Amino acid sequence: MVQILKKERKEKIERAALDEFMLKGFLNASMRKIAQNAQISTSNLYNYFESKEKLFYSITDGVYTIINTLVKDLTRTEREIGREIFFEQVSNLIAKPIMKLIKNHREKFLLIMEGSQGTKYENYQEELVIIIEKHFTEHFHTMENIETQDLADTFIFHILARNLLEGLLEISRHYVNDKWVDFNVEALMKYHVDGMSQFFK
Amino acid sequence: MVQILKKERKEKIERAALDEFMLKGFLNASMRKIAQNAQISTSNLYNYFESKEKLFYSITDGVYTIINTLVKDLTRTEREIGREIFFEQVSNLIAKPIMKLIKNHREKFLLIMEGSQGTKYENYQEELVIIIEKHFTEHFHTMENIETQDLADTFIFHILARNLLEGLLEISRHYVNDKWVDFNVEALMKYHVDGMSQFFK
Amino acid sequence: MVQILKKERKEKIERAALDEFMLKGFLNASMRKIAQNAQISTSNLYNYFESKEKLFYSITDGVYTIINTLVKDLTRTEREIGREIFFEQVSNLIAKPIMKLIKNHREKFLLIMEGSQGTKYENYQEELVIIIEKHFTEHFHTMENIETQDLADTFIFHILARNLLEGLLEISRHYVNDKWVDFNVEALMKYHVDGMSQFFK
Amino acid sequence: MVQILKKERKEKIERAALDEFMLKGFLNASMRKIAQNAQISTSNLYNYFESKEKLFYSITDGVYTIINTLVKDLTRTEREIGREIFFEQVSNLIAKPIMKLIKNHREKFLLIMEGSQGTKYENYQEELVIIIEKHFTEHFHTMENIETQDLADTFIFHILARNLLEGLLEISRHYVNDKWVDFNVEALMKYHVDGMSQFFK
DNA sequence: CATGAATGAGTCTTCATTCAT
DNA sequence: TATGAATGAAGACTCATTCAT
Repeated sequence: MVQILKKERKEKIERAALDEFMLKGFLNASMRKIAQNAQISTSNLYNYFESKEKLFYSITDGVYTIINTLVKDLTRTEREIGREIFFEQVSNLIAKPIMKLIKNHREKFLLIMEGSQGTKYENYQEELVIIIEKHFTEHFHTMENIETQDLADTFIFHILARNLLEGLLEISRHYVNDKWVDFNVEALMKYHVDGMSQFFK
Repeated sequence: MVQILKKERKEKIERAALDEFMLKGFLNASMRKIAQNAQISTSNLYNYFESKEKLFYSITDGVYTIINTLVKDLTRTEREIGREIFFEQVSNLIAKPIMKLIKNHREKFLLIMEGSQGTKYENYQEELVIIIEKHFTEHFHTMENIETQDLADTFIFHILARNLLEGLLEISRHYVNDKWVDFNVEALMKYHVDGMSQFFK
Repeated sequence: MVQILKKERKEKIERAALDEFMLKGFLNASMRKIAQNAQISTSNLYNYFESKEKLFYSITDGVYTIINTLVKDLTRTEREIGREIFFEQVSNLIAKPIMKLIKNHREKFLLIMEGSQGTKYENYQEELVIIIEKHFTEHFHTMENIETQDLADTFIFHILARNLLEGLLEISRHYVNDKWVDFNVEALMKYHVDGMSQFFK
Repeated sequence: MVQILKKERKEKIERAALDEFMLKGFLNASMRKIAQNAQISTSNLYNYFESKEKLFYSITDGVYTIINTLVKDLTRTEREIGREIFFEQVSNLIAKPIMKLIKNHREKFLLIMEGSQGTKYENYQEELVIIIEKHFTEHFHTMENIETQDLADTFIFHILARNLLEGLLEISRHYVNDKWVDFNVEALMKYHVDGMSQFFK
């Protein structure tokens, strides 16, 4: 009974914190306001979370792990699938986990990506872009295409990587419903996959 | 003592302010730190700029006007050029002014787009995205293509509009040299122009 | 350590605040000095009262309500009593509540009247003067006396209204003891009642 | 030429200062705003007046002297005129100089009386009240009237003294024209002279 | 005479955090 | 577990005044 109450309260705090963090970002979020919205005293808040940072990580770490795992899975997947089947399998093997992430965790995904200034995640967006970029360039390095080899050193892949991520964030920001997410993630990925395929005559 | 000329000192302040604003954003920028970095007392700072807001606008207003003019010019240009020649003229009429903006004012451009929360520019990025999106959809509405008509109402154009802008921001963020800017802006615009042309069989 | 009870400390703050407000007026009162005089840190002061204004109103609102009620009661009373008995009943029905106000709340009465510049009470003194003036002129309008009718439009009633209020403030300022208050309020009111009766030959 | 310019500028400063002091009082008046309203730099203001206090006294000292002289004259006058002719001569010997003061110097008179907190005049209003009170009581001490002797120790004379002064201030505050001043000062003084005469059966 | 530059002390207020109860 | 009390540091900004030019 008491245990359950505690758990509920903790969740209430986390809900209030998520709202505040998303509204103001980590740096401008106020512990006082979080406590108020969770209907507890500010000092009691510190019985549940020992600092603003810990509270932030308590909220975001789970989704951070999910994203991280997803990225690693994609990397592994990509290595396993050969070049020929790439375009066909993209949808199933890559797009689906991303859709799932957005459908289930879009708020925290956005928070990590956009509201984490002042935390250890503040550069994570850029890191992800670089990882994605690496996928692009590595993939093109496997091609025997001169033009592609040149392109591989080009900043355009960095931009496209950011575009892909930014597109996913934009979908998360304007979430309508699950079906809408599926449609737009697919459209976005198809756009970039097709777009990049033009680099091969 | 050593009376530093007013103009030099004012520029020193603006330099320190630009650095601080870019690092922390308008809201989290500290007048105290700006003063410290400009090596003057906080109260003296207020002899040069009467408030944090005025200081911010003093730095950004010029570039804001440039961007605004550029956007209006592009809109007018687009109306004047016919559909057929559109793709060919994109480079000269649209890409060039953008390159110039980035080459000359990338820092302030980024500041207006990314660090302006709390100022009158805080929604400007979104406004620009919507303007660009409108260009895309209007353009496609002039086509007699059923598939396109359907797409015109789709969120994908919103994403692509944001991608275009975000790509320009990314180029600004990672500025290498002027030639590099020219190359990448052109590549980015070509990518999206070609990419969208696929929507017409 | 020695944990002083909340109520005692709050009262200590209010005492310090009342002193400071009376000495300097709302506008020039310093939260820092109030905190110092209450022997707490300035920031702790804000745990008890969320702003200078709130602190001021916490001190004055009660007495403001008392004054307001008193004024309304007097207005009602005056309408009920007829003209002939007016002068005789003044003492009991009007003077007594005023004496009570001064005996119990002279400091806050003075603060509202004299030290409230910058608060919502800053015009209250003038409002009261006008209310009193209206009582005077209305009363004289009920008389069938030509000379009086002329006087009713005269500024002298405004002065006398202010004099009455100012007399009460002076009694409050120089408070000696309760009996002294009774004596002087009565003398003051008698003086003005008799004085004004001379306007009727 | 230069001399004339200087004089004009000094007068312009004093005009701006009077406005600011009357609006905000000495303590809250801003040297910066005075300089702005006088259209000179703040630092140049200090070439004309070496401090806020000196500026205040430069404006008020003249009128302070006038008031002081007036009070001394009245005291002398009162001693010279006998008891019997007192009431008749009040108008000519006492009221007239007061009217003149209000007609010529009402603003500075009000400033000294009401806006001088923080200066050496901050208690002058109370001092004047006490002087006037003394006149009243001394006058009544010359009477051979038992009841009066008792009254002489009473606070009512203090109140009436303040009422008289406050009435003059109220006339100054609401100044309409010179004739209006004459009428109301006379009415006010008559009211109190008559009123006090009632203390002698 | 005129002024821009400079400053230290002050204004109210918010902050994340700690601690005794 | 819960909370009122406490604080030092920091936030933007204003102030009267001084000084070099």
